[in-house]
Amino acid sequence: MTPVSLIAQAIQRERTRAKMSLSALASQAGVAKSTLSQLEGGQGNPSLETLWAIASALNIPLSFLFETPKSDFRIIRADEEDQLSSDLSGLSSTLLADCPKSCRRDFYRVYLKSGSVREAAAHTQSTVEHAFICRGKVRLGPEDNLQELSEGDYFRYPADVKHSYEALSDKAMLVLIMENPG
Amino acid sequence: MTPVSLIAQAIQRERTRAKMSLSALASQAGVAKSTLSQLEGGQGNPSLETLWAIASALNIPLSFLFETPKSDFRIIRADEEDQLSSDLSGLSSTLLADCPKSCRRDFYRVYLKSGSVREAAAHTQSTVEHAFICRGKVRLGPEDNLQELSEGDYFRYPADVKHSYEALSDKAMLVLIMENPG
DNA sequence: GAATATTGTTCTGTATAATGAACAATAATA
DNA sequence: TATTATTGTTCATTATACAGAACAATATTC
Repeated sequence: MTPVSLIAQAIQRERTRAKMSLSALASQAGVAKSTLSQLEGGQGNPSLETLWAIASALNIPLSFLFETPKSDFRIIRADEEDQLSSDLSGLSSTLLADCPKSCRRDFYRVYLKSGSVREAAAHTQSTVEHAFICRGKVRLGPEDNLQELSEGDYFRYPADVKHSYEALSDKAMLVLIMENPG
Repeated sequence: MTPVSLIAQAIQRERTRAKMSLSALASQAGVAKSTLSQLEGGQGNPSLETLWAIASALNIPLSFLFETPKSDFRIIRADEEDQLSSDLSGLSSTLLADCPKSCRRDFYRVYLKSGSVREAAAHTQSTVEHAFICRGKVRLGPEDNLQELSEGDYFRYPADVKHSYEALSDKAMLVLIMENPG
């Protein structure tokens, strides 16, 4: 999948979502219709300013044009994390994971529906995923270590192998943290 | 702040993080040194393929180059439209927060019972907390910006001032991420 | 010490992205 | 119906991002 075709899909998706015509978006963004047309056609190689103008006209951050559901998983081996808990009046909290010195952790809210298995391909070295189940039952993890998890469960696993997500209940909601070490 | 200067900073930041020289990155990415040099100097207007090549050589997703200085406050409601949804697979996910350059992020699972307000003193300078509500209703945040949140809601707020947590329902469960700048 | 890489910068030719007009095709007027 | 916008596409020309070489300024080697 070439980056240009990804952008092409993204722009078209966001434009239709915003219910704008190609011409309208072009004039709003201040770029030529032809430019936008070719772009959505998957041709060319847009410049940063062009992309910026389009994203601004769509009223979305530029990064939205680069987020594809499937390509965002990365991998490493995870070490065990210390687990501490503190008990307080009316509040009890458990440390799920403390952060290694310089790593990137992006948060996702994920909804799953039963009946389908979501496969995620392996990504680069040094990525770990953290999953926290908020609602429902879920089976997830790397192929060789699938775990069944219930509400409140926390699971941390290396993602340098293919892994998958599957809802075991009707609907499931979880927080997924993707971690890339520095 | 022009998009080019933002990219300039981002590339330079990521390159030093990866401990690569400008020349090394250029050859690794397959772009001319001059191109990269001008880019980091804040001049020019890079094309998508150029950015893609650089991001690949740095082994990071493209969106990392577009981290815009964001405000500390952000709420994403549970019913807001998913941006990264892929309807086919029965999975839909929403990016709640991407990670700034080098910060520490620790995860806590928190249970709250109604009837008590948990006051938290100010943390160290520029600490930010992310709260994701898994179950129940909660009122939380800094004194001057308390928010009522329901299941699936996400709230980010500065925690270097006094802040509090209170369950509005019988029981509440949430994921709390404490973020300390590197 | 001299010799040799390697650093990042500043040039010029060339490839190409962006433009704007002309275009056919559909939708919206009267 | 004819008329008038508006749709998205395909060409020209122009502007410019890219590559590559030459460059000075450090590092690194012998």
